[in-house]
Amino acid sequence: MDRSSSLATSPALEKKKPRSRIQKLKRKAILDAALEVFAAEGYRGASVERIAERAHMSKTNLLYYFPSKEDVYREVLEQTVERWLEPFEAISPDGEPVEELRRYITAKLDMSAENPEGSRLFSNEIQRGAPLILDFLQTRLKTLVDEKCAIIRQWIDDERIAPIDPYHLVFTIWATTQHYADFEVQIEAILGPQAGKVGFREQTAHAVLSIILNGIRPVNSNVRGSS
Amino acid sequence: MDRSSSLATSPALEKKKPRSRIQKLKRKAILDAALEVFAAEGYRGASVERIAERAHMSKTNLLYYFPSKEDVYREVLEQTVERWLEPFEAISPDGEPVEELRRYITAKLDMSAENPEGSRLFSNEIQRGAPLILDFLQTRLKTLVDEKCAIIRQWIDDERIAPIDPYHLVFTIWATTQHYADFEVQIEAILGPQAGKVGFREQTAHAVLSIILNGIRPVNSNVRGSS
DNA sequence: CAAAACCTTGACTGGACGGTCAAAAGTGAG
DNA sequence: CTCACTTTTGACCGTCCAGTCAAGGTTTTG
Repeated sequence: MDRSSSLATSPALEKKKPRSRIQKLKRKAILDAALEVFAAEGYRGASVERIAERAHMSKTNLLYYFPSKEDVYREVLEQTVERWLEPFEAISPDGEPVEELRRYITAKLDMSAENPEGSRLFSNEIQRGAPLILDFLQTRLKTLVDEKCAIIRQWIDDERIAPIDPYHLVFTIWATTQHYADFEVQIEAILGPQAGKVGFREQTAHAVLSIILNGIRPVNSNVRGSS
Repeated sequence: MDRSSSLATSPALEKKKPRSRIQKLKRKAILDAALEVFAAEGYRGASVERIAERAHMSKTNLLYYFPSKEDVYREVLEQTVERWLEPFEAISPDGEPVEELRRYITAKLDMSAENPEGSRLFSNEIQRGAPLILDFLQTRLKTLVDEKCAIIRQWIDDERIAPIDPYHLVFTIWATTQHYADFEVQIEAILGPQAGKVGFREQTAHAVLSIILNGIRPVNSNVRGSS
């Protein structure tokens, strides 16, 4: 009842899940391999063969555990999204605004650094037009974002942060944090080898936090938008 | 000598270009169609057939004008990147820092709104590991970014903007501006139909500019990064 | 040990797709 | 009209790939 399917399209046939020990192991191996391959090659570019290879089994064997390529994809995407949402859900109306946002941004930057594949997988899905998670975006995600934006709105009304459209603030945070995973290649090309170095994550976090958190500080002398 | 190939890998065979009137027309039709299809489906997902269809010609006919799918892709990518760079190149050391950046950000946001396909095409290329433009990123783009970052560094030294790593500032700008094109589907899913409305672009620009420009204002009471 | 259930595999099918080819259709100069 | 040329087309090839199938191997369980 727990791991069922939050992105499910066909809630009809609930497959029973008396997963044997070996099934759990193999399914996990497949999902791990799938994440890497899908993230690197995209949905179309990834082949079942490649995933199977990376999971140390034959293609036929993989298809014994999952009915189709799309099913593998759906499940790995679902896991990723779930994990991605956690720190966002954790934003609390009771905390200190800047502190809450700092924690969220930091968490997302960490995730991008530690699990760039997940970020790229999601990114890819969206760029294809979100064929599998559009419904999820319009329902559960929208609700969640609305909820968190209401909190931010309240902070603004209380003059605890600058009056910036909460939705755009969220988008800005998503944009920057995702960027470091999705455009890793470009960043490395420009910064050279230093990009992988130890201090880099801290440096990145510092810069991003400086810009965004400074950008929402409650100030009197506010920068006006163009018009 | 002009439209040759800035991303070229094989500078060897320079094809002569006494393009007839009809050739120019057809090639343009193909490139326009290709941009749309590649942006929507990705390189692997796009088929020559689909591109030809959208350009109102047969697949064979398309392949008469371009030797291969990759050649079409390369050319459309090249055009896109070229266009993308212009406003960045325009950043001048002589202008007022905040004004220069405002202009750049605004220009990029406009491009994202008017030509999201270009943004998605580029994004897709990077996420595949930049197979065709890695070299370009490491050479020409890197040089250009280094150059512009030196300008920003100077602004910082002159205390005209806050001391934020120029590279990360550039990445943040790229991230946010690209986001509105690349994640359009997600944004629309969350904001509902209002996302397409008239005021939306201005609203977006205002919010993004507020955050980033405020974030780099030269202030005494600076927000410190986590550590 | 033996039957049943579960797991694994190689060979195969059908469809999509990039690209070739040779021949037809159009175009224009003399 | 004729000849050389460019453009357009349908038929075709080889390859890749998701998914099926039937048969054999391995575990589990009584």
